[in-house]
Amino acid sequence: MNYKELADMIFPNAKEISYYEEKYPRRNLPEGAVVTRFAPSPTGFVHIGGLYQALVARTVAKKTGGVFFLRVEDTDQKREVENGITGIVNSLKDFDMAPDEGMISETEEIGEYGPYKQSLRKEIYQAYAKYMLEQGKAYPCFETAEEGAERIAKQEAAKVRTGYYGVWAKYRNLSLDEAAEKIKAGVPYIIRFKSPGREDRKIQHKDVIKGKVDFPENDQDIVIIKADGLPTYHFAHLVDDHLMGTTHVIRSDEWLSSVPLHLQLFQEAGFKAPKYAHIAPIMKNDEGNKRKLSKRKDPEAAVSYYEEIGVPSLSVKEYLLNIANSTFENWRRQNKDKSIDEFDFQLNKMSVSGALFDMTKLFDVSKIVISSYSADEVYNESLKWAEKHDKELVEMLSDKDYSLKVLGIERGNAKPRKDIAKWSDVKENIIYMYDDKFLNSKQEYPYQVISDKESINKILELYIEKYYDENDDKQTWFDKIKDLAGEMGYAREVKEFKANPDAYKAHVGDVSTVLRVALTGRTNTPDMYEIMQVLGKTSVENRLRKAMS
RNA sequence: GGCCCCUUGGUCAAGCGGUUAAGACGCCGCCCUCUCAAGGCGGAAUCAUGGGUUCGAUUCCCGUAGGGGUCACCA
Repeated sequence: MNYKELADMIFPNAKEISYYEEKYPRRNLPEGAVVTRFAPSPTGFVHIGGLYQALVARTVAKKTGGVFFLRVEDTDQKREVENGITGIVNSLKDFDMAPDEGMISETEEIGEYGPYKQSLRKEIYQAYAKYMLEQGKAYPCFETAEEGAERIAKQEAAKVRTGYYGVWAKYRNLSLDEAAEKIKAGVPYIIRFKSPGREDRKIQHKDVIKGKVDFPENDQDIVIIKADGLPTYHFAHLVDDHLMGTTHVIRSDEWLSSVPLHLQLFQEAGFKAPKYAHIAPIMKNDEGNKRKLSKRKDPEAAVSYYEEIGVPSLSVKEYLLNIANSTFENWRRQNKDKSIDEFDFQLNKMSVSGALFDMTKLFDVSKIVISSYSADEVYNESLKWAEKHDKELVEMLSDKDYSLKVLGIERGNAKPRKDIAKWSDVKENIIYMYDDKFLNSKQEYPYQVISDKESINKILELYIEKYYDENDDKQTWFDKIKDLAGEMGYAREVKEFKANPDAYKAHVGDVSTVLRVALTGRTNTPDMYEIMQVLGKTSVENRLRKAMS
């Protein structure tokens, strides 16, 4: 019995790897093009950290004229979730990050290097496992679960590293004949990699993000094919990223310690290893402790959370880019109109340690993003959001012409308002502008300096009867409020009042506040002239009369 | 516990042997102003710690502490 015979016995039907090597030729891409991937398990759930990785991977691929693909890693059938792929595909689409290749629905895919769903690649993995077997770089292992547990217990008791290596690798040196006999006898087995490594030797890895990292060599004979015939992550990574031509593996930090293994796997298989870029995870401060954003504990860990509260996907991406490359913020300020695709992203400028997620900063970024939207865009996006999450807002927005005017207040000019961070802010911001909400409800009037009923009513009455003219331009409009203040014996100018505070009871600003409160029920609003223009004569008068009664 | 990584204000962070240690968010104050948002100006606030190396360390080396990751037939 030789290696070849044993390999044939284990995988009698597997093809030669040359078949696959020819079927999936080298990609024909421009010099320097980077091929990256997003490779989640099909749980349907996209973690903000996953989106972060995908964004980085896609940005780098786009920038270099390369390829970004989506591969579904479903070799662990226990993890399978119904319609899990759909959730991921849709999330990427929501963020305008659809892949160039890979899964595009539960069952469909695009691209020449598929299948892009690992469970469909079983025969490919077996062909490569057979190839390893033939060269004596892998072997069948008959260790049972009980034996394994026992082994680990002994290792722990002896205070040595746990794992399948060295003297603990019981089946590593089993003769080929013995192995063949066991297989014939139907003893269950899995396939392990035969590691040539030694723990007392160091390897040096140059990570694109982390820089130089030293490790002991890998000496673990890790499992490559499980009892169910599917590969482990490590082996699938080797085979897939080799065949799919991945040039840069961009993945989460937690994989860093697998690098010695992966490098060794590529080395032993005789394939060119990709470059690795390990991204620090996004963290959260939990009572003084830094920890990863948790799917279970933190709603903000789910990408869907931002859609729910109405943060535009662009805001999330800009915030993430901010964390990824701190130069992004400056670039953005200087290039307000450019697409984020034009930003010169640098993988190696990414931070080596995990950033705390800062919701306040996200909202600030989002306010700037939304401030650049036209009234039309704000209308469309908030309506889209409201249809899913807020019936009352839909109702308000149903009067489109009017709503456009409302949303257009102090928008589209050089200094647009920055008061909306998320679509769920919109209702609160504009609700008082709708007569059926405002006039038909009991209204609180939080008057400030001028608060006695008599003065207030007099101001309102004078304003309606004598001063208000909806056709006034802004200057005239305000001059009239000054006149009104004068007629009431208040200071016409705030400066005048400040210079001589004892001479007056109040000033024009206080009169304005009376009008503002009467009109809107609020002390703080956007520009009152614009508000009155949008409201129109009838509504203005109705509102002032209501306030008088 | 072994191995690996990390540590600049409350947060994100520039910095790569000599700097008044950028900038952003947040906070505080002032200005502008009919109020608010914004904007302008200003302010408080940082190199975890102990040793080296050096004429000189935030920067280089070693230790300590703290944080994180990893040690599966999960990814």
